[in-house]
Amino acid sequence: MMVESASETIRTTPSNQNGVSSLSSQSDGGGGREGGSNGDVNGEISPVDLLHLQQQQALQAARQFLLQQASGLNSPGSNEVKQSPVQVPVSMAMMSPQMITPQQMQQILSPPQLQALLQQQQALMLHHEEHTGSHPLYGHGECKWPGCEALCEDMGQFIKHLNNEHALDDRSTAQCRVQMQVVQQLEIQLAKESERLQAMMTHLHMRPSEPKPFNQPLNLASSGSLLKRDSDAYPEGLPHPPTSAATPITPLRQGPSVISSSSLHAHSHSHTHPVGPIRRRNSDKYCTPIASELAQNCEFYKNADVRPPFTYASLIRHAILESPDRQLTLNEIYNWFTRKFAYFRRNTATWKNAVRHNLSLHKCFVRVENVKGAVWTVDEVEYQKRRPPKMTGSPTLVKNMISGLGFGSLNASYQAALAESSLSLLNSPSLVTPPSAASLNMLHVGHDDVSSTVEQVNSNGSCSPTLSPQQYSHPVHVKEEPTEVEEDSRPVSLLAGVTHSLPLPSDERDLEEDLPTEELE
DNA sequence: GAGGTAATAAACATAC
DNA sequence: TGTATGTTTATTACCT
Repeated sequence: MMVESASETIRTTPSNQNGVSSLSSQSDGGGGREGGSNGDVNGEISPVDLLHLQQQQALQAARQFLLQQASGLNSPGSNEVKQSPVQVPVSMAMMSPQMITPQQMQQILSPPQLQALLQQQQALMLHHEEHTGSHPLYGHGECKWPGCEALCEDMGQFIKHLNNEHALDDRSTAQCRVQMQVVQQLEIQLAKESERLQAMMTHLHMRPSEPKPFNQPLNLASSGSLLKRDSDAYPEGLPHPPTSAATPITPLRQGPSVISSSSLHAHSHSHTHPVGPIRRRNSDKYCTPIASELAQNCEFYKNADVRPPFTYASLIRHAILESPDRQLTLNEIYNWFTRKFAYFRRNTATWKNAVRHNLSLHKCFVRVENVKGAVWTVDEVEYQKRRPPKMTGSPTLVKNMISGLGFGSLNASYQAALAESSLSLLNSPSLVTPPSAASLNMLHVGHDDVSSTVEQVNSNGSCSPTLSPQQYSHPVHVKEEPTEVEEDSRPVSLLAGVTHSLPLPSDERDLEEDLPTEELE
């Protein structure tokens, strides 16, 4: 099992979002035929790099072509123009890549021009890369032409193959157009993500003088843990932008933002522990808001063989709470797992056993007999109680955990989201009270309860801290699971009190993870 | 290193 | 008898 888990750790590295993975596989430089999910684990050029390169080449060629056309108009006596309408100096390839878009290129160029462009680019590529022994359409003995993957032993054979199979014809032209469309979509997506990133960074880069109640109570800013990690490398104190537009490689390796966290986490372990099961501990737990993560990457998890960065318990709970009646049979839980996660469509014996094990082990899961037979429900109080009791209010612990939240890690976007959520919560007059030593001392009472109330706040769509966690569980007849009074006797009012007095981001995971399940889809 | 938590595996019991 | 379901124990790994 260990070996299998290790291999899964590698596979956990997601490829890409929004259907890019399939594209990446076409130009995969080293990820084999599994959708390019392996990325550049060994420092190879990633598929995105190759794609980017191809994109740049196409753009450059188009620019060259257009410029050539223009120069031809302006300088009819130019020798180069006379030689060929599409032959251009290679030095022009250094032009700014933003001068023309693939869309513009398609609009501007007629099919014959596109063919000419293709021919020109091919000639250029053959000429400059035959010497270097490399070609963006050739890698690992395969032709990387979209949809080809023909095996070529060497560059010469590849060149021959390229000339024979991908000669200038309608098909190649059409494929080129498709590739342009792909690039165009990627650019649109990149622009959107860049804009979002910019907004997030702008938000996070608020000056200390600006109102930011999120930081004040715990003095997080002074601890420096929230941002310091990356401020070393990024002098402005901004979190390292993992999905920066300047680093197109990142999305491929990263995939869903939270996955990135866990993947990175797993990778970090895999460096030292090449084999072994994926163990998801606090760094994962506190970094993975399950509701928002699933909401954002629902399709990704459905299709990608990526292990979700959540515990079985949290997944089971989410499945149950997501159901209309907030109760599921074991089989329905199974179905939810397989429906939501491609990862759970295999190794069924393993994870199903784990599901059953978790259902039985955790008191938060209550077996109930109803008309459907045996169903499982969630006892929210128990669920909150079972959370790690390590948060004792120690500034060091708090700092470390918040530091572990990853403002320096790849899931910075989620930290921003968490911060936003915290801010909106804290900005609610009904919830915010001035922090006090007493309130801080109450941290140990139940940081999870904070999230519990947060969840209720969100689930109601309004800031109503009076809803008790118990209300998450349906009033059903419990056949088994006698209550342990000494453990269940924690007064709800105390929980609410903690929440009120602790605008604490200590459990942002819960804050997000416990978002109303309605947000899931 | 201790203690807690989670993942995994497995044995066993029970019901259908 | 086989399968699904449920419980329990043990081991291992990670984290604080």
